[in-house]
Amino acid sequence: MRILIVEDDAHIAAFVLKGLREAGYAVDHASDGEDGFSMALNEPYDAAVVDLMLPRRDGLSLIEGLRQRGVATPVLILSAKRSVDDRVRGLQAGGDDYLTKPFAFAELKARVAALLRRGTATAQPTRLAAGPLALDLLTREATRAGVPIELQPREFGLLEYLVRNAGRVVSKTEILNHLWDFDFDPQTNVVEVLVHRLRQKVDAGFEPALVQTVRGMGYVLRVP
Amino acid sequence: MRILIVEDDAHIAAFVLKGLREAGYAVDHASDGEDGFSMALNEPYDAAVVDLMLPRRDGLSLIEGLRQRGVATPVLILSAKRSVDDRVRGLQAGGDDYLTKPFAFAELKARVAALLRRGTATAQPTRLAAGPLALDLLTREATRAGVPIELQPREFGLLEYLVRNAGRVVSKTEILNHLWDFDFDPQTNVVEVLVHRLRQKVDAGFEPALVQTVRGMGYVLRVP
DNA sequence: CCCGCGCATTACAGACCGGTAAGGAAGGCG
DNA sequence: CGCCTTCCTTACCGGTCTGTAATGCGCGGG
Repeated sequence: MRILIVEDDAHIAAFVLKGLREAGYAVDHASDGEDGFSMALNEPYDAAVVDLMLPRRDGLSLIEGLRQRGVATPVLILSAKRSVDDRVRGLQAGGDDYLTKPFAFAELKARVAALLRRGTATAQPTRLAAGPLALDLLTREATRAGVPIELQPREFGLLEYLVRNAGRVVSKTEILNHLWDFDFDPQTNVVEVLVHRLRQKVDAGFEPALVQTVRGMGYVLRVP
Repeated sequence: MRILIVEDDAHIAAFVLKGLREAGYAVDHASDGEDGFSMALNEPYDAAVVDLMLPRRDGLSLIEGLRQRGVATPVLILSAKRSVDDRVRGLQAGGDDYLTKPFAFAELKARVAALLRRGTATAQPTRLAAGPLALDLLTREATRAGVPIELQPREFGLLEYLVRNAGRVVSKTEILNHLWDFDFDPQTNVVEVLVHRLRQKVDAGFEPALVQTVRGMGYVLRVP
């Protein structure tokens, strides 16, 4: 769990950093709004604690900028401004919670935990995509360039595995280990047959062929 | 957007209801903890506002119960208890936010909006639960009281449907419409056979039986 | 250029899934 | 108490899925 703290007051920052680290989180610190913004933009934080009054770029603008760019990291606003208007503004800007200074560390910790819980509870992606391919893991439907493709369970499993490892060569042994529970029957050509069946459905009538053979190595899903 | 208010104080409830309705939400109201619990369990609310001191079942227990059953609806706790300990407890129980009375309605609205924003940005739930049953929609695995249950695709589909409608009687026609694409062959006993197969796996060797018959009506998943 | 290995392709067969049908139990009503 | 309706249970069977095996093709090295 990675958390970003954006706070210019050195005392508060140190206090929060120490406490959250002791709680087992990996915590980074930015001491102005501009740094905080680029850090949040470039690293996949699971949550952020952001002060409002910051040098170089204020907290609200920072949050708005992140939201505009599609960064959904949950943000806890930490501010000395106590008025209802300020709180409402903070939440409207895209904050997920608002805590006023002074605060009890126990409460900060609990609120951060609540944000993390919510953020990760639903984090597993339910749809996968690679190039023209799209998989819906819930309905087990697959499409290429929008065209539905009918896949059997095993075929879907293989395609999912290839999509998850798109661009990387996966060996037949890896496929065997992943799709069949054990490492099972080493002398059989199930994988080759399965790949063939998948190609019939995924690459037939499309350009270019996505499922490619790497002789002596395995297979790759090569996305344009 | 559907919101549930669980609040026993009639004045506060009316005030919040009115305000949120004017803000464009569909709002339901429960005036004690037990009602609130079953409503939250059986209807797909997008958020809930829950008081802590409630008749019949207190708010913390309500929230814990929901979380235990896999209901992830974001909850804003609304309470007169202001202490840090109370707030921490509320969040630890599974609350997503904590607002103390008295409060400004503008802030409540902004916090509810923040919860909704976060709740809907994240995808559809990937796990379902009802009583001792838990379903993983991604892996299509099911467990009862932690024990894995092997289900065929059709059986899983039926159980999912029952879990989503736990506590409500679903007719055979509904099941037919939902599991088979069309309204299909009206004179066949597929549903009965399927129910039987599901029971063999879900209720065999467990107490009590969850899948119950309502003669002339259909079936219910009755959770303890 | 030819041979061998790796992979592709095809055919086949067993297992499994799921729908049909028929007979039996159980509940409800007169 | 008996009949009728509703549902349960079981057996069967056709289709689909998936692994096995045999054959064919092509790349790459010697």
